[in-house]
Amino acid sequence: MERNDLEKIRLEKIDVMRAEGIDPYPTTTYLTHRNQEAILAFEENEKAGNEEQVKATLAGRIRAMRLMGKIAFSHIEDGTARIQLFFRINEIGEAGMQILKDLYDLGDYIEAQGFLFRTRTGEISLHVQSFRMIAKAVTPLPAAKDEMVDGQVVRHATLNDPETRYRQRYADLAVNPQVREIFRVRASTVRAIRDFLDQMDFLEVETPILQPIYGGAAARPFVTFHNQLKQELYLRISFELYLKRLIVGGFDRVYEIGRDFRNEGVSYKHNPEFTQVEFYMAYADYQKVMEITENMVAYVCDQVLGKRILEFRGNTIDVTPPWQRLELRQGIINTTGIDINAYPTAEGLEAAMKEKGYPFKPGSPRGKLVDALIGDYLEPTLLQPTFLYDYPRDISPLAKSKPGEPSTVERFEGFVAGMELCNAFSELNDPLDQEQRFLEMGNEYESDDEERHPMDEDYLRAMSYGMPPMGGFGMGVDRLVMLLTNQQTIREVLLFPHLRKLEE
RNA sequence: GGGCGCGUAGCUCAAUGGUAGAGCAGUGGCCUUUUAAGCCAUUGGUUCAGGGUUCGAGCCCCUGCGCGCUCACCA
Repeated sequence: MERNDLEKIRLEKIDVMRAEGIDPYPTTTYLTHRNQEAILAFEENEKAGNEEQVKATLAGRIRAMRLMGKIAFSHIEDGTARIQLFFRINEIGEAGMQILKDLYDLGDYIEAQGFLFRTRTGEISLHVQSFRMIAKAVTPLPAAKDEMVDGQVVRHATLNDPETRYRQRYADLAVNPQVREIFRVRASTVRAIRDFLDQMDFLEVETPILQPIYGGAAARPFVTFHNQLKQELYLRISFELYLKRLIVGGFDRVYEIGRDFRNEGVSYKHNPEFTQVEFYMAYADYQKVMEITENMVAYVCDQVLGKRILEFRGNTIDVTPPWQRLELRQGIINTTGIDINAYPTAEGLEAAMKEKGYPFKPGSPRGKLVDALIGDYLEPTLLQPTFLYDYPRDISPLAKSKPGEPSTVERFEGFVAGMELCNAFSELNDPLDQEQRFLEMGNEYESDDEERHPMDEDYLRAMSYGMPPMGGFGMGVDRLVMLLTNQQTIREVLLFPHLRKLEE
């Protein structure tokens, strides 16, 4: 591969090392402590008043180097902490000092053996007695100078260009500790969701990602092909239909945390693949699921942040239950003045929207028009956690109708900070009604072939065996992590967000 | 897919159409013992790519590529 001048200098250093019999990439590291452990061990020893020094062999990446003639200071960093190394010619010798000067660069991994002490400025450091290269870096990290001021890392320039940060996430993570922190929060979030559901006796399961029939949402799928079976397969757009089959099978409470794939546009809140948690709970309805939802999000905040107040886009958001409950119809009346119940047909609603000057796509099904009113006018106003409930039947083919209101279903969506976070309903368990819904959806979206909800005969068969009443729930984990970390785009909470391929 | 903006040294950024610069990083030197964002010197460029206008283009025009914002799309 092509190397720039900085890299060529380092490659020459590798040649020198090999010529001198030094392996720049040895296999074994003999560290006795991770950096954080060493710092704690020193502090404990100091507190106990022991005369005896704490000996340690540490390892990490060189993030700063200050050569001062006969002494030198360096900061190294491992996954736990940054610690200072102190080199003195008395211990490492003139040859050692020369090697340090000639062969070591920022970004290299070093192993250093010595004893812990405090410098005159009070910083816990390792007084190095011997050291060696454990991995030479050829490419310099994309960061300029670092220093410690009052225990804080101060960086004078760092990798900032979003394209480079996403394409070379490894470099981004290596130089931007706040980016690493986002993904620690992400891991804690997933763990907290799992803990919460496990504590409620939900069973975690895994269902197919490659599916012969996709379903459970209205989205365009990715299509792939199994060569040996000579069969088209779809990457799942939701877990829903498989998880509900498991309820039929006798697992009363199931959940899955995994990846969904939707072949649609990208935006600050959409990525072609995203992480979803779905759960299904027999003998529960959507009211019960609302309670579980608000408790779950509050639990996650407690576990991950230790508080229930979030800052997001300058808004202060309190996720403490109970969340506001707002009937969808009323919410739309409040923000647009249109009572959707007064317009049972698409044509009627379209006329009403036209009269009020709201934009719409002519010829849309009624549900799409309602969706447009929600997305454009209602959703942005829902800053504090809000459950919007009771949706039109025709955009909810898997949800159960409200008793006595055939055109409305028991469905809610949770909104936080003006962003849709989750979607849930009392699940439709009447196989005859379900078959009818599939047929209606087929007709409704006939013009829009790719987004049509395909008939799933096997799912209907499962339901025909008898499906208990249940509540179901789905939440975008990426969006929750955005909220918890105050990130404005989904790309910041994805380790490797999708970018267009570069021409080579 | 549309609109707007951006793309200059390893990183962060400058540069009226008139010799492409700075800071940091790098390289060389100074520095005899607890800090340094140190001091002195110095290297480094296909200005995203390809065309065009012009005596002369990083800058103006066209095309392409990539990224960002935004609209569309999006349960």
